[in-house]
Amino acid sequence: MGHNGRMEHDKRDFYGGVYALVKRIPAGYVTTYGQLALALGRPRASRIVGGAMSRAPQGLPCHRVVNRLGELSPPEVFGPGVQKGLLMLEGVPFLKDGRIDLKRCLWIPKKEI
DNA sequence: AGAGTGACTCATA
DNA sequence: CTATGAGCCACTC
Repeated sequence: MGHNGRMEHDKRDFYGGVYALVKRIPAGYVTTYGQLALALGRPRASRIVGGAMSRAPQGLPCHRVVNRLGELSPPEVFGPGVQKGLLMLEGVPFLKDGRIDLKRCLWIPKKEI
């Protein structure tokens, strides 16, 4: 198991923990960088979660991770309008100002250890 | 090995 | 309400 490359399921790897949680976010819900960090026992590592997202393997629902104000990622990340389009297709509620209505769709990951 | 990085968050103005 | 500054810390190279 021990190798020099990246491991998908190494619990000592914070990024790996982030990816495992992101996989569980249900369609129609979103979570925040801070909530993921908190669930992994690193309440001040929200910025690190952002780093994990920017290097995430394909196939993860990274568009369901937003900041604590319900604001989406910069347009260059998914392409202009792409993230919002995906979330709207999944039924995520938006406010008039374009932010996500987190009161109605925030998914809080179960705390890990 | 260690300085640099950043899809964040919080405090402050 | 918006804007800006500082702290944060796992990962990258």
